[in-house]
Amino acid sequence: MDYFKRTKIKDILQKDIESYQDVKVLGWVKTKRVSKNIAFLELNDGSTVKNLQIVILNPSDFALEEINRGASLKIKGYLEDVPNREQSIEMKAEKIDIIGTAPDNYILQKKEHSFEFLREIAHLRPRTKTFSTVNRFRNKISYAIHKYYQEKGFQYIHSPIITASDAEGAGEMFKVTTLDFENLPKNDQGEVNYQEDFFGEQTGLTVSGQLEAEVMATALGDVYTFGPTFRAENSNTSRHASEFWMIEPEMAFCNLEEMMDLIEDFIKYLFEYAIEEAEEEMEFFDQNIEKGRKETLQKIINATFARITYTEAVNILKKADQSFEFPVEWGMDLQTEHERYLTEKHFKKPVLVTDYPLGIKAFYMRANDDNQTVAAVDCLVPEVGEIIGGSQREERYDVLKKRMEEENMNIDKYEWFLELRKFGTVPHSGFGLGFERILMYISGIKNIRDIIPFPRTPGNARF
RNA sequence: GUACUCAUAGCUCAAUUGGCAGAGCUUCUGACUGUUAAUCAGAGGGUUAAAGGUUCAAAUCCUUUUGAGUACGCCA
Repeated sequence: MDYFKRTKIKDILQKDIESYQDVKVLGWVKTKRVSKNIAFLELNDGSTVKNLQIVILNPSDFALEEINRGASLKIKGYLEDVPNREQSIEMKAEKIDIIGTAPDNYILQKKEHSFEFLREIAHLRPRTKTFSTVNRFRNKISYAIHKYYQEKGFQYIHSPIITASDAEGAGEMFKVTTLDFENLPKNDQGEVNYQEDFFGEQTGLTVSGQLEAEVMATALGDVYTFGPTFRAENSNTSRHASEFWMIEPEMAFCNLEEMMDLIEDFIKYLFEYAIEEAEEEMEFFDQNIEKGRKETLQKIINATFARITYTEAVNILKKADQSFEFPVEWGMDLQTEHERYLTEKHFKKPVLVTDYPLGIKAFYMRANDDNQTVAAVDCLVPEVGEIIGGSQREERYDVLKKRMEEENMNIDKYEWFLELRKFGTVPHSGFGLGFERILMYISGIKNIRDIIPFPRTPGNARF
């Protein structure tokens, strides 16, 4: 079989090969340079951003006019070291099979395209250098996430995609239903009767796997989820997507302070992994996306994250020698401009802000002794903003129930969640890390639509 | 959802502010070359996003629609 006998271009370029003779490669043509007595092709197979140069010493023997940029080829030949050229190894072609031709209206040109244009051709953009690099990078960091938690003894759990519980405060849900919109069943009050729906109640796509992660943490100890998350918010920003991937660790017997140590360690681990294990990708980002990205990451690895309370943050902002569009008052949520000031101007590094006012945070966050604040933490980073939101959870049955009643929640629906606090309750903590946001931060890519292969944003679900 | 900005050749952009729609790249043809975003010469390519209005004259001004970008809100 050709598939298993071919050699990956990455291995060839690293000279990780058994023989220089009878080598077979499969890939796509990036450029073609033809003259009477010699021709060159550059072939890419997705294993690396680099191309393999194919040398054709007798161009008239090959149907080169049919081989255009974008065509897929199978090439047999032998390899040769070429010490004094741009590439150190290249392939002399002996046999070329055209698997698929590419007409001359192939839209990807041999030049730079704008990110906005490439978003409109999401089916072809993975073939560009930037996006193939982004996707290889995404793969490597996904692996790093599993590696980190597995090595720490966390268990990977699968929280449901379809859920009846709205993790309050996390955002609007997409509805999941099999009801006939043209003929909705109504109850006596004239409202839609969800009892007749598929699940017998109103359901939606998950906005967070946290509640289920808490269930699993109270059985398995340390767990994490890593999966898609959906928010139906009409958000139009460079850092929001309607479908994104989130990592949610949940740890039994863990308090806020201990979790913050994990957050800092985890983020630094990912940075180090990127620099060491995704060398090619980081080099590409450093050269083509943001100069100095690697150095910035290295500085953060060596730095200690700032840790302040919300109250301290408010005091810093009040003393700031800068005017803000929105006022800073204790009890109000921090605005993006405030967060940016803290992380970009004041500390110039990631900041962990804790102990937010009770009134602006979700019901499940543990109330502090002052009864004014909760044991919450947000991790802010320059440029991207909030990449982590987490908290120690309220483990006291009565306190949680009272809080839920105050928020007019349907206690019956969350009885199972409350029962975790009834039987062998433990202090526990967890957080959510936006996968795309950490990828953006490490790579320097400025728009979330360019770090996920098929972005879903309001008005856009093509491809 | 709100505010602002933008939409001109396949792509990236000009058009001296209301006065003959143009360049580079891509593509095609030819020449030449161990080339490497090859090079050189030539050719092709347009309902200026759509609809309407003002004007002797609109890519340019006005209205509406559509799409995009940025900022904000919501959050990860």
